[in-house]
Amino acid sequence: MNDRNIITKLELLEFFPYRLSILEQRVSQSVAKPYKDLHNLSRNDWRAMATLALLQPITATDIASFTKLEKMQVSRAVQRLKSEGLLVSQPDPEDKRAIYYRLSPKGVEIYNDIVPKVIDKERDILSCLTASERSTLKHLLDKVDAHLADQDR
Amino acid sequence: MNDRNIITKLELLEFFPYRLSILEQRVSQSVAKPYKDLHNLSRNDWRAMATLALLQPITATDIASFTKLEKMQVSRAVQRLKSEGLLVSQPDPEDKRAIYYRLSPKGVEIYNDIVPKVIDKERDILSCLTASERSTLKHLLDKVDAHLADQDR
DNA sequence: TATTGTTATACTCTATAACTATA
DNA sequence: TATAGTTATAGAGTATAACAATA
Repeated sequence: MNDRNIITKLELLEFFPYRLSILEQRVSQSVAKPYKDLHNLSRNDWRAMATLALLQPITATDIASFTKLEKMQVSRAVQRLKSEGLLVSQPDPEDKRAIYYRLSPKGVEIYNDIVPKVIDKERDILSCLTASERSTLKHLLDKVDAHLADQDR
Repeated sequence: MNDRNIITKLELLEFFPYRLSILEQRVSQSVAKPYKDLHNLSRNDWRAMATLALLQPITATDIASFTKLEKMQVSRAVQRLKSEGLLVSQPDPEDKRAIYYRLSPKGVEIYNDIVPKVIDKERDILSCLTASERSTLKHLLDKVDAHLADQDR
């Protein structure tokens, strides 16, 4: 036995979690430009914003459950967005603990600037695949994701 | 036009970078247990270690280029591993700036403990796919990854 | 008692760059 | 001048938990 008794070598470059992580970093870096470089928003800020746009009016708790972020991460993202004037709050008259949020006109404007750019990025990233390959990839990732989400419970 | 003039909504749940990121987090969390929870190694520590096992003896610069980590990240990972006695250094007699590293016997022991466990995790994660689906997935991810790696240059 | 949301704290990670020793 | 590697520093992100207000 050589290499001072290493029993089995892990082929990092073939190892799914490693490949996935490298790919995710590349994709994430490429898609972050429109919100990070152009509007100085963190990934959490952007996710909260994208969730707001889809589901507003919405509370911090619901943003957290939708984005899979922790409640303090959402709390801070919301504070940052609010301090930049990108969202407005609207207390729930029935439950005084809860606060509903909406994008402000400025928030909508920035969202409208970001969305077509990140969609372009996504198109670029997937442009090396055929339509059928894209749909296969999506299906397989969903399957693995659902499998892992099951285990979380 | 409703929702205060949002032009196009981004369907986050269908958006490839978002799905990929959520999946990567789940996979990474699941596979980290053997090195993080059992041996208190960070992801960078573990990557440096896995690279050492494959390519030792190897310098910090070569670990960086293989793992795509920054040189200071490698520098710190190597320092942590060294302080735990998991690797040994071996100065290059020909270039006094360079230091070659190898896993120590203790490093090999820990590596041997981690590897079968992370391989099990990988098997669990991919167990929801058929062999043919796994190979398709790998092929598609490689294709996208290569496409993005091209753009980096 | 449980829930919504904020705050505190300590820790880790990251990014940028300056620095040393050697080539 | 360039390279191998370390150190400094500031900012961002993370994890755990305590906390206030309300239910």
